[in-house]
Amino acid sequence: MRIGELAARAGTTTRTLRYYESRGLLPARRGDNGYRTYDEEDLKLLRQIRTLQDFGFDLEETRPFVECLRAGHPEGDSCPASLVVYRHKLAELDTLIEQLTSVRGQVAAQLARAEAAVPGGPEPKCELGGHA
Amino acid sequence: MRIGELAARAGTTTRTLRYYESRGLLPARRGDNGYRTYDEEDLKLLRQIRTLQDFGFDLEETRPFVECLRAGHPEGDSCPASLVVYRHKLAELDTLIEQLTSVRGQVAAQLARAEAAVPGGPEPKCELGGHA
DNA sequence: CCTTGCCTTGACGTCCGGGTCAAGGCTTAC
DNA sequence: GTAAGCCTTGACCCGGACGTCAAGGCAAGG
Repeated sequence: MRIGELAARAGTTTRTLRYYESRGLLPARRGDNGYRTYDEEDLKLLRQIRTLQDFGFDLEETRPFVECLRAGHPEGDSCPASLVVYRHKLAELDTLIEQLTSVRGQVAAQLARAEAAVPGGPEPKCELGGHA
Repeated sequence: MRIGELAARAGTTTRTLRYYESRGLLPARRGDNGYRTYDEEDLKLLRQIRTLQDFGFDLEETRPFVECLRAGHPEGDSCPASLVVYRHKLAELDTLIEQLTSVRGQVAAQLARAEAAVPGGPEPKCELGGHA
């Protein structure tokens, strides 16, 4: 399988695959003509990367999962190093969600306070002051 | 007041102030020597920007607040345009928090599943299989 | 006068995950 | 043979909010 086919089958682009290779994440064998050659295993690795990326993992954070699969384990998270990343990500998410929730509350409070002063409220039912 | 002092009093850097000026957000008057000159009002505007930035607002999103203050209003959010930004930010935060919470759940589920297979669990009390 | 420290502009670097050419080689089908 | 469609590398572009020089002007103190 060449780069275009792999990209298509994984729903990504050739540029992305070359980028992964440049990061040492998904190296490719080369054919006699210099073309990159991939197999089904690479597709599996790539899908693992993409899944984690969709979850918001950094590229670097997907590395343990890929190496785990490459080491012959059935799943990318069959290795302790992957679990460490999972836990780290969970903690990161918790912190982030907490912060965002806090900010959300503060912004909501500011909005409520400001709306009391400026009648340009949520809905244009401005028939309290002027009757026309 | 010159740029260094303003930066120090607002807890930011001169580079940041020049950047804001380049964006047209916080223009400065100039003294005879070409030095930027600021007053207490600018400090107020700057603090407004910084507060919103800390909340995660884009620079552009702070513009209505700054213009509101510059128009003579007591607060940066005393204008309808600012309220629009508040509401937009709230919606954005809600969406984001929702997504992150969903991801958090999925990651937690993956972790739980993987931990069942790999005994390298949260704490090293591995005295279930081997007794030594 | 000299040093130190603040100021000026301009320009390039950073981080991240790629997108978008450009110029040329290979392959495949007709 | 030739055109289309794949592949190669290299190099620059994106956004956001600045950081980090570089090279030089200006001000204040001794």
